[in-house]
Amino acid sequence: MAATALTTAEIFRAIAEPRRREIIDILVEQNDLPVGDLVQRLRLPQPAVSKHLSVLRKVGLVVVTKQGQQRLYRLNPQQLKPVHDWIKTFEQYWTRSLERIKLRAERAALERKNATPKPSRNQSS
Amino acid sequence: MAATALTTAEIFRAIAEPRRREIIDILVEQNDLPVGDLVQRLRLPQPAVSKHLSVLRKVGLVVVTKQGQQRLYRLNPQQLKPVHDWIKTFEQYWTRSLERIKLRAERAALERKNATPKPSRNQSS
DNA sequence: TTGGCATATTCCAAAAACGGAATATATTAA
DNA sequence: TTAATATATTCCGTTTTTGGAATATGCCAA
Repeated sequence: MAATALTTAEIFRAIAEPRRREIIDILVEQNDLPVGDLVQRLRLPQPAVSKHLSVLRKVGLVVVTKQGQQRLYRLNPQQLKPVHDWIKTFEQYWTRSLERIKLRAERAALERKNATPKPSRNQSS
Repeated sequence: MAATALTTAEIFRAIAEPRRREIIDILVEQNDLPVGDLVQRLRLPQPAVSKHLSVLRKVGLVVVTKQGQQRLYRLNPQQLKPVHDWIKTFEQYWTRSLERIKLRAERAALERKNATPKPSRNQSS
């Protein structure tokens, strides 16, 4: 569905920010942290942290619970699954040996060449 | 080193663009494609495709070889490894059963609570 | 050399992202 | 109620990104 695809794109954009990945890295090892702790550890002005948290919240990467006057942020890693699914496709390219990859690529190239002569088609018509 | 970290950030930004991920998806299943083929399959204006390819080229995600008047683009998946390494940390959260995760989280929370009473410290000084 | 095809680059305007400063909101304490 | 603390939001100026149109470059064929 389109909604899911859109969310996925937003997730990718959300984690494209180095600071936001830092926040995620902190939250994965220590959940339910108040904003103040993140401010301390990131050495960023509080509004900056809150803004990054806002982005992460909107795409569901973190969830908040109120505790007194502070807000505890918890990572919601499920939202990273689409990214993992996408990147997993390429795993083979560095887990397998270089020789295998080369062979595989060459074999594939050969098959392609034999199947279709590839007449350098561009926008025909 | 700083150079590597910078590149990693650039990789994340490069794949944040949906069209560029599409390009990568196409190239992973069929390597050494001329730009014209990508234009066809993406249904995008040629300059747009060339610009996206330029971004991917700059971060090393694709490499070009000249063949006559056309440029063949090939995916260089190695550059995706940092992304994979990062996302892999979270794999456990959806591969393991929900019960285990819950238990793990609760156990961790308990340990934390017992270890440090967490005196709601903010910027003290 | 000229013309045509494939691709890249530049220029431009619009949109989005970002940091910093100020301010608003919510909650607790006095 | 007032003050203080924790956090969120808004405003603003700057930079980055993006798409579209036009143009440039590179290469081949005639």
